[in-house]
Parts: sequence; structure tokens; C-alpha cells
Amino acid sequence: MGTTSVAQKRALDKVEYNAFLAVCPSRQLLDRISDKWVVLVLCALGGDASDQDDAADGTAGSAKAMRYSEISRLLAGVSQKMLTQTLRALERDGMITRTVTPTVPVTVSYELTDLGLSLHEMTRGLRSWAQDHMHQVLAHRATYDEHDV
Amino acid sequence: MGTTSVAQKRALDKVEYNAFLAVCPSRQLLDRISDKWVVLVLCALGGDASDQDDAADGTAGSAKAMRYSEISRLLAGVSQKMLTQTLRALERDGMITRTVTPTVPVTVSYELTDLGLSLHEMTRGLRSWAQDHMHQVLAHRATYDEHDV
DNA sequence: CAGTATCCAGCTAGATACTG
DNA sequence: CAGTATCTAGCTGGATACTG
Repeated sequence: MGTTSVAQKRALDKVEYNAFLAVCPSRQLLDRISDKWVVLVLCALGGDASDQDDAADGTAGSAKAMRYSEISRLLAGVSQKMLTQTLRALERDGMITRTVTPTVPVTVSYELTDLGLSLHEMTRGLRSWAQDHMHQVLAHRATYDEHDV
Repeated sequence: MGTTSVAQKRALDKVEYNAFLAVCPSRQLLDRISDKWVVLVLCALGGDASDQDDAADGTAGSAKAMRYSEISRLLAGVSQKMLTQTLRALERDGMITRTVTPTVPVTVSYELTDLGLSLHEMTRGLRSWAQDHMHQVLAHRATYDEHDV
């Protein structure tokens, strides 16, 4: 010891940098919506439920309450674990409400909050960008991949 | 065999669903930008380079060319592997250009393309939403976590 | 300088089985 | 119906070492 090695300085930088990233609101948001199922659940509850990709009409769709099994059926590929996990996360973040009705077999319904709706609206921006530019990206990829197989 | 089991139908649904997701432009976009380093590289090349989080001025910043080592230094936490991987992916997608100058030790510089700039602009929408709403989310989390430790 | 190559630890998604 | 619990296989990111 004695000499402060460059490696040590580097390591410190990383820790600081990671700490910075951890509190960065944009990153937190990104970490949430990058989750495959989060966006899909949002879409399911947000109204653009049909399995058609776009339609692109401005109608935000009516945010409707859905039961666990309904969502599960709509998002055919989701596992129970992932669905529950996603719903819990969204509930925790105040994006959706979870309502338990003690009927004979319990009934649980989920609904978007204003905050959730707001997030859902925001994802429209993403979708619209994607629809406008993704073909360019795909074209670039094709060209790039052609060069050296 | 003989009876088409429900499980089989289910499995088929999943395959179809996954196939649908695979071609969905929004998902493709999300898969790209959900990558931690993609956004950071975009920001680095886009101009909002300072380690300050916001500033929130409308100045999109000048897209400037940067060398590999510059980016590496700016994004303190990135490993060479990840940086190279990210840069390659962005180049493949036509977001950035890679220019090799055969000087004594080779010099490689990266720069945003119009497409990349467009994507970078779009992420501003995300950042702005994050800054407007993330505190609400955080508050919700705190309340949620309080209930049952 | 700007990578490439390799190996490995850790996290995560999914399958499966069980329950109030 | 709406979950919870458990186990594991696979992917991903990081550390490390080497190169034109």
C-alpha cells in the first residue's frame, strides 16, 4: 500500500458512477418500462387490447378494470409468476390499483390509476417513434449484416 | 396422443404470441433502449455529457464526434466489452457512424447520425416524464413498503 | 489506442407443483 | 380463482488477459 493505484481510482469511479445511475430518475423509469411485461400489462389495461399491433388512432382507449385471469388470457405468453410479479411492481409504483372482492371464489381486478394512465400515454410516444423509424433501423441492419456474413 | 390437450393449445398460443412480439416494432425499440449503455452512449455523443443529471434546458446539444477512449472515460462504469458491444449495435442500427483514421496508433471516432439524433431526442420525452413523475412513483413505493415490512 | 477472446458468477425467467 | 413456493437452465454482464 502507499501508492494509490490507478486501478483503485478506477474502481472508485465506477462505484460513484453506479451510485449516480441508481438515483437517476430516467434510469429508474427505463428499468421499469424496459420490462417486457410491464408495457404489455399497461397496454392491456389501457385499452389497446386487441392483438393487432397498431390501428394508430388517437383514441387512448378506455382504461378498464380487468381480472387476473383476463389479463393472463390476453397476454398469452406470460407465466403466472411474471404476471403476478409485474402486477405487484406496478401496484407498488402506484400505476395500478388492486381490488379484491371476497366473492365465493375470490375476484381480483386491476385498474390503471391516473399515474399509470399517464405512463401509458407516454409509451405512445415510443410506439409512434418505433413505427416511424424502425424500418430504417431494420434496413441498416440488413445492409450491415450483408457486408461480412 | 389423440386428444389435443389444453396444454398443447397453450403452448401454441405462447409460440404465436412470442412470434408476434418478436416483430412488434415497439418491442424492438424497447429492447434496444432498455439497454443501460445504449442510452448513456447516446447521451454522451448527443452532447448532454456532464455528469449532472438534468439542466433541462431545451438545448439539444451539439452532436460531437468522440473517440473510443473519450466515451470510455466519460462513462466511467462501462467495461470495454459492453462499450464495444453497444457501439457495434448502434452502428449496426445506423444510429452512429464509426470512422477509423489510420494514424500511428489507430484513431476511431464515433458520431451520431440523424437517426441516432432522432432517437436521442425521443429519449428526452422519457427523461422529462421521469423528472415530472418519478417522485410520485417513489412516494407510492415508500407508502406501499411501509404497510407490511 | 481500440479493440478481441475467454471464462465465470449472478440474476432472472420459466416450468412445475401446491394452496386459501 | 388467484395466487405462492421452489428449482433450474440460460442469458448477460463483468473481470481478465491478450493483440494489430
